[in-house]
Amino acid sequence: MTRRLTTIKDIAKALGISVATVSRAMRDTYDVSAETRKLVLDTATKMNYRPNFNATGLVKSGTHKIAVIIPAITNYYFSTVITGIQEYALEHNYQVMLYLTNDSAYWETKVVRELSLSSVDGLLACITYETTDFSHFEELVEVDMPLVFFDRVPESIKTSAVVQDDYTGACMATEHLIAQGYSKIAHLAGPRGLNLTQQRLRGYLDTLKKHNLESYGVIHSGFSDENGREDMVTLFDSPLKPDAIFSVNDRKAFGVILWLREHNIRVGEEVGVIGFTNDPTSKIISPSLSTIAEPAYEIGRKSCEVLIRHIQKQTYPRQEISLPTELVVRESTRR
Amino acid sequence: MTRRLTTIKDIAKALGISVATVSRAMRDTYDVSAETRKLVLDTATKMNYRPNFNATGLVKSGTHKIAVIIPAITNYYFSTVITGIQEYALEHNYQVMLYLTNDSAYWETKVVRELSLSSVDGLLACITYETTDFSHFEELVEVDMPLVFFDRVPESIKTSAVVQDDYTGACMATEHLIAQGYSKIAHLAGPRGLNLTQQRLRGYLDTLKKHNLESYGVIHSGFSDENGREDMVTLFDSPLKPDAIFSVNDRKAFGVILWLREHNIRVGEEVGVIGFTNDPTSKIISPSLSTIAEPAYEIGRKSCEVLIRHIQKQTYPRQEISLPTELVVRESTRR
DNA sequence: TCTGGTTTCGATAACGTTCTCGCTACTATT
DNA sequence: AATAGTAGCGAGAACGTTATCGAAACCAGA
Repeated sequence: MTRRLTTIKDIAKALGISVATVSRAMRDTYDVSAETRKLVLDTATKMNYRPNFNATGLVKSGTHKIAVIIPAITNYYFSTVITGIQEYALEHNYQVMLYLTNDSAYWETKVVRELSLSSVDGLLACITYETTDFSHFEELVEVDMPLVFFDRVPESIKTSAVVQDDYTGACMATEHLIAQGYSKIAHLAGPRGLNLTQQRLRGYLDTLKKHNLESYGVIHSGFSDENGREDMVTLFDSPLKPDAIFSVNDRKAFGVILWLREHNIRVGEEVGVIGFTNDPTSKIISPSLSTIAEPAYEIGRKSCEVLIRHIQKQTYPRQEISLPTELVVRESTRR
Repeated sequence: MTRRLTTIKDIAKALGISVATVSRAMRDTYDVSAETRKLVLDTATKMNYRPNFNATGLVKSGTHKIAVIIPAITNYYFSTVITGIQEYALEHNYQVMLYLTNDSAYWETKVVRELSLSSVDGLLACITYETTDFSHFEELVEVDMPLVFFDRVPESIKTSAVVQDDYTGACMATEHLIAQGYSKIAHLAGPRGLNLTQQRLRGYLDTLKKHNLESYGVIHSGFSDENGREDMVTLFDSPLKPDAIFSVNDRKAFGVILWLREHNIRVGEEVGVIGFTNDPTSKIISPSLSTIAEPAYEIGRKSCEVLIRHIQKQTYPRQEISLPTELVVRESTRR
């Protein structure tokens, strides 16, 4: 009825030795003879022994678990980041606990607050675009819980962070549009307050200024393709119609392309479109979408690496890592 | 230096009562007066107390954690299933540990074998398409570890399973093609051995037979769009060219559509294409892809529900649940 | 033979909870 | 007034592991 697992005690009893010896034999070989060690290991596998992490965690106050808190995983970027996190974690014998906030600040605070501090060694977080109050995270740093943010990072709270180079990426996108001969460029920005929307907006504006160009509109909204469509309506409702769109991300750019197609406006020739992410769908959509490729997988691995270093050494200094992006030219910016 | 969390003992000392009373006050109100209970709860929040799951897990041999083992999360179906799992789990106070196998049987066995049995209450698994030896899962059922499979289930091992109705879905897809006037239908199947490729293949073949039609080819390969392209090459290399393609999934169908477009074959009019999944990209690709919609989110929720029932009642009978699919007609099957 | 130093092991106390008793004090019943 | 019952609480064991300390056994050197 109740699952009865073999414990270290059972092995000790079976071999007629003490639990202490078994425990020692299990991990490092010091203080235990080679033969008893082998004996213990053999009977352990024979009895199908699995260590009880609750017990080890209790005494060594360190579970080998990290929590990942992320708005969603149903898009290319996030799911790829998680994949990177997961792989690095598993390679280093850490296990990943997944928490989805669904971009709701309520759920985020709830999850973080209820998270049993004793059940994870550290936290990897990407905030929702609603979050403005970060006290739930601040409580964590107060008790010295290792915490690193990725992609979306709150500026007020001083911990390590791993992001892509949003500013330079935005500059590259805008430069590319200008180089292709577009001059009336609008920007579909992300939700206000997010570091990444600010950086990408700044890159866009700075590049325009550098070339003495005026902005043809900046609209803040969400990340979905539906948001892209909606923004196009308001954008093309004005007398000053842009001849190019720089979208804060690919999904929104998909909406832009679909809208343009529906209105028989030739994408590329008449209106150029560039996104940000390099979602696989950008190759599939027609015309294919030019974009700024984000190193999502590497961001996952790197942020996990930084977190584990923080866990293993309290003195590991705070990191602010920015990974390079890359321009990918496709049909949507070809005249 | 070492994170020192407030324990139940600290609260007891602060209030001058015993740990037992604090422990009781923490959970249910029985055997403790309302006022002490309130007192305990207040000082608990005041001292920022968080329960130590290692300790509770140790004594009650039950962590509130479930493990999810899945080939990947970088596609619509899997990421949506995980979302469903995650939401149901969180609603019922269970936490999710994520393990990615990357469709490698080696990693799958490794992960399952190294999984500390004591650190999770149950397992939710979707096998890789490589897995043929299921002994690592059988070892789990031997020690009565609750285990339920979803989507891809091994037939040899008798546990609960939650899937979409692959057979009926394939019938619907084939019926639809026939109703649209296509008669030379080929099937791009999934990897051999997987239950879902068998079911979808069987649905396709049975429906053809029902209408006295011949198969215009069945090719087994992987799930990617690249696989779809490759299969089209071999398919159109033969003298018997099909006029419709039923793909085992959407991603592969995307490859088919791209290939057809590149070869100037009009999708829909000349060659009909239907997929399986209802990936959001199927709306974005042009022409848009007809498909069989899978209830991915519900599969996640349902399989999690079944697992938790198994965890909470050992006598809960084995379930084999099959959720309905739905035909979604778009441009790729319109003549 | 005695001393001192290894090597190998065992007893036992932790870790933070929950659980099983049992004890007190109060209330209700006769 | 005596007894039974109950509400509220505390003492201590248990969960499976690691860490600390010390004991035995052996060996070498004197």
